[in-house]
Amino acid sequence: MQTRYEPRDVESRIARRWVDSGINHPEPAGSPAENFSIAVPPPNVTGALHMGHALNGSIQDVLVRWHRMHGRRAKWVFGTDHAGIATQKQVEQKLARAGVAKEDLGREAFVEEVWRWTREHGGIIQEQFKRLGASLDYDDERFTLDDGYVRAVLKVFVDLYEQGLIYRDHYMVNWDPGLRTAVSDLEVEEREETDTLYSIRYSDEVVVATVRPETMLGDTAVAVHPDDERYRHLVGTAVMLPLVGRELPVIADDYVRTDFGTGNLKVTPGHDPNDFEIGRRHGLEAVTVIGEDGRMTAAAGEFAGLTALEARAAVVQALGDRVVKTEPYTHNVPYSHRSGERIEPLISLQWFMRMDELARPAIEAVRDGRIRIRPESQRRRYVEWLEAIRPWCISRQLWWGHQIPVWYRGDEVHCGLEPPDGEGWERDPDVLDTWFSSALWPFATLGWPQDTAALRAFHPTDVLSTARDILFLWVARMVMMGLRFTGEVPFEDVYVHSVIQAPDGRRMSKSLGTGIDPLDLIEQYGADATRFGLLAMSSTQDVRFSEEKIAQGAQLANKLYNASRLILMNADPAADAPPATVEDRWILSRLERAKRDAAERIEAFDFAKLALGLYDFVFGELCDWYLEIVKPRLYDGDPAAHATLLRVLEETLALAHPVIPFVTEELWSMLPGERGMLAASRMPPADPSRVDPEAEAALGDAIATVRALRTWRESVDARPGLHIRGVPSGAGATIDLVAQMARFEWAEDGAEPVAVVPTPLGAIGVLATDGLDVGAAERKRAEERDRLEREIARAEGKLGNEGFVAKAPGAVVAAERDKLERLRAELEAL
RNA sequence: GGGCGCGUAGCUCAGUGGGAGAGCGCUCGCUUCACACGCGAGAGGUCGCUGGUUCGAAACCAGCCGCGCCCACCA
Repeated sequence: MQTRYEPRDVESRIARRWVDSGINHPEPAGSPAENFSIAVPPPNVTGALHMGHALNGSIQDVLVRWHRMHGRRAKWVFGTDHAGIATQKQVEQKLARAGVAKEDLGREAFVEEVWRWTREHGGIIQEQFKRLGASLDYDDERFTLDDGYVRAVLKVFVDLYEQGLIYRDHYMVNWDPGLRTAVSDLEVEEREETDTLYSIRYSDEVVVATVRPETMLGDTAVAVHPDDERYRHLVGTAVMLPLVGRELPVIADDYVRTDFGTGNLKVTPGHDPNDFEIGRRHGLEAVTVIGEDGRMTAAAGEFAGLTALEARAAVVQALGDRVVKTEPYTHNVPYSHRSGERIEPLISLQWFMRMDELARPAIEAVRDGRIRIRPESQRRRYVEWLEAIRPWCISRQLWWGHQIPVWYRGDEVHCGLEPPDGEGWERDPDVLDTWFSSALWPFATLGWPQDTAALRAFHPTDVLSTARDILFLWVARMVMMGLRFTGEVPFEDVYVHSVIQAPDGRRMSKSLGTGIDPLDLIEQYGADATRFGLLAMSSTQDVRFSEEKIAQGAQLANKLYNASRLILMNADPAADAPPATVEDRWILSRLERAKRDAAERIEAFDFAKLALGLYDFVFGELCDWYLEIVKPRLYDGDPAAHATLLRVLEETLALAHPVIPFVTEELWSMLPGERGMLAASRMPPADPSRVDPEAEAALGDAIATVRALRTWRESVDARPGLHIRGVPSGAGATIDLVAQMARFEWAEDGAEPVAVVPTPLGAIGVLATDGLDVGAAERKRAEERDRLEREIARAEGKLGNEGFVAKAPGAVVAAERDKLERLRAELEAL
């Protein structure tokens, strides 16, 4: 057996065993209450595993493995998302490299091409999740464009249409001129930019200000505030729009601010969301001067055909001295999240979904605790967003996706799961926003709208784990759709995890070149280490990636491996004896606390403490102390030591398995006796009878004593191998293990100590020993006296403070008194 | 403009009312018969600043400085 754990040798073999064993694919039986289920946030079908997947995959896998090991049927639904815009864009780019436009192929051939592409790239992320150790149900994979899933999506559309929640309207939308499609409000990001603010004189009395002079070609009014004395006389009159020659009525509207610019607002209902609203209020015509291609339309007259930006310069030039002022102006500009293009607000015929009626029960479900969102800050975000929700533009001008189930013939409209009978019907060419179909994920993946066994067994799911960037896009919409169509919440806990940033604090992104590939980490450190590191980094707030944490995970795996080697190479598998010594009782008690801590941390979704707590137990208690203390008994064949070691090892492997499944599974297979896979085993139950405060106190003192003696040794430059003769001030159960660990030898009392070391177990006298420099010991004694005197003065000061004695809790004061006494005794001993 | 969060050791982060912590890095020592991805011992911190509450503040409150994120239709 090699002395170092090599994940590469182990992980692929173990991963295959798990998948082949069928444990990831539970029978659809039992009730959702007794089962445990999670629907994975579906990655894009052509995507590759990134840091977010790796972290969230680790989190979910911990939960799935934990609950499976507690005897629950655990189903982690696997699947991918067709990701309309993203996938279509990839294929368009591929075609463009071959000089082909999608229009050349036509819709049907293009969609077939996208299918080919998804089949080609679709299996990648599944293999990557397997490498991470994710125990997803790979045997029951879903895709948001599967036949069954499509039926669910169309049914939802038709039902909502019939219920009047989905409607078609000419309305101002966020138009992405790059992708040539509308996008929803959530797909728009604002960027701060400095542009030029132009003041343009429309008449002697009317001067308007705008950063987009080209839109003036579409002006249909000038507005002033109704209370603005300066312009009251103008209301009801008209001004002539320069360049165009259209008469603009001067209207009064509350929206106008009197303290901005001149207090005259140009109104362009066709190209500004605010102006659109004003236009609706006042019955103004909306003139579209910028088209869906981002170029000026025929309505722009002589400027037709120019891009909006070109038109801006041309309009400014044509206006000549009517431009009375230019000044730099910093404002927010909308950009498309998807393409990075500047959003062009324009009026378009689109499908919308009314959300207020759906939002109310979704708010209620969180308010009354049927859904718990943590952390609390995300719960608030969720509620506040839903309370202010607006209609959702659900149609996209794409080819890849769920085509809207609506057909037109003249003025006739047919919405249904099947095409209408008769000739001459034409189907709406648009597809649905990808998030429309994702919103059905937790139940559509289980077979809804059919009443399937899977749905009865696993819905509602238990946990939804995600990053906060899709809380609105996805999570809130799942709740709304779930409640509307299944009558149940789709999940009970929403855990919003941190975002792992690049080490320099920037966002991890491929385009910035700041991304770190989790597969590289798995390659270098192993999947266990990667999982451990990501979990240890995780938190409820953003954290910077630190490779050291991954390395820490590799050390834990290696440590467990070597500790297991020590035990398995020396312990008698047949040993069967109860704990015999204080250290046996101590390690069992500490293990019990580690088990309790782990359970609490899972319960609290505190994965960082879960991982680091395991590390602390394995290093700080099991290996650094128990294994070192027990070694002589291990080598001597002490049955109690052997039995305790095997018991502790077995339970530690089980406890650590959800976090570091590979190494624990591998070591489990080396334990004596016939046993199945650890992944399919039961978590050792809590055993409160093992908690032993006396043993913990005794070992706590012993450990502190060993440390004091070691520190003393270092301070006098004693050789590490030198066994120093000493005299303890008393005999306790731990005094011999103290000698062993500190390399002391207890001598008969009587000789005069050359030095005294104060410890929690009393003063320990040091006798003259060959190779020990007593002069150094003497200097050390003086330093120690200084330290004790300082601490005593501090404690005395505190206890001399009347306020402290009178107002602090009794236990705190008593503890301070005890400490003072102990310090005085130590000083006395010196 | 509104809201949320953060500022603790060189780095990444725990700690949220009673003696400043972890991992990594650094220094010194160790071929201790599981592990040098190891073992042992150390150095290193006016806990962003200023006030306040309290017997006691890194923690609670207020203000300020710095950083980040989210939401928002003001030309």
